[in-house]
Amino acid sequence: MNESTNPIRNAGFRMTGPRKAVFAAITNSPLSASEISQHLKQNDIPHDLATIYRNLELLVRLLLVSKVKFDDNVTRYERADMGHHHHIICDICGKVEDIPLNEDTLLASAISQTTFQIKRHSLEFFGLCKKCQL
Amino acid sequence: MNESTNPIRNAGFRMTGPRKAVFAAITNSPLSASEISQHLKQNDIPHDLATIYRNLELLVRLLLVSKVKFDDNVTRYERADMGHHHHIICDICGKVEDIPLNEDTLLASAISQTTFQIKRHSLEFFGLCKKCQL
DNA sequence: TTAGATGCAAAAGATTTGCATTATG
DNA sequence: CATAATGCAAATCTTTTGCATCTAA
Repeated sequence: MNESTNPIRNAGFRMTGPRKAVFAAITNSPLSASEISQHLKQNDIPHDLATIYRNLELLVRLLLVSKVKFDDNVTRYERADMGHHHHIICDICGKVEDIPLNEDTLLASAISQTTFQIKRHSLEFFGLCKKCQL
Repeated sequence: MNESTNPIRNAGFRMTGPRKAVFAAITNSPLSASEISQHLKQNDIPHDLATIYRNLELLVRLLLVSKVKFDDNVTRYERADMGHHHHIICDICGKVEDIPLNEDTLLASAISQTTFQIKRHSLEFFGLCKKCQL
């Protein structure tokens, strides 16, 4: 990733070590700030939770990272370049998978049912993954 | 609500003042524990947040109340007897409306796309209500 | 050089828990 | 009367913020 294509630098922000580490830790599976912290710790990368939060917020603003909310009251973060999609989360082991859906019909229906101007939506499924189905 | 039809007593739990107050405060629009606390305070009903949380948890277990999660990291609660439905929340004023949707097609699609056994899902819309659209 | 970024500590907000006390059934 | 439920305080967990210090550009 050279300078001219680096979206963080392009947006006028500095490319620092912690920032790079946070961005690099983001995957296409949703991770909480604390999970990112643990990941950095395991790789002996010194870091600070507050800095992680501040950088996640920046990356979200730059549309490089997306926030994801599951059933618990924890914000998770994943790469934004996979586009809008949904997840299914195992109630027992917590395994997360993406689930592809054509939601055009549903969205059209929603739009016709409300006077709101719909900006976004969140749709998550919960259940049991293959392994946890006894 | 006489004794024989009271689902809380029927389930073997005591009908106490605080419990009754929490149940009575639940509406068909999602409220947070803290909003319920404020509501009780406005009606000069002495109460305790911990007791509210404990009773909400009980009511959810008894399927009298449902948990609802929006974008923030706050759990909200609403009457469960309205069945499964979805909400649309205004980004500006926080107004909440229910939105009726036929999700059969979407669910069938989801089931066919995953090896998970789907137990439930959550679908919420966000946008601008009529008043907040400038 | 200098404003943006970080680290650390403290604060804030939501939720949970321990425990002595109260009150329902 | 027995124990479920409450009230209060303290603890936990996630996230945010203030501020002095550091560093990328």
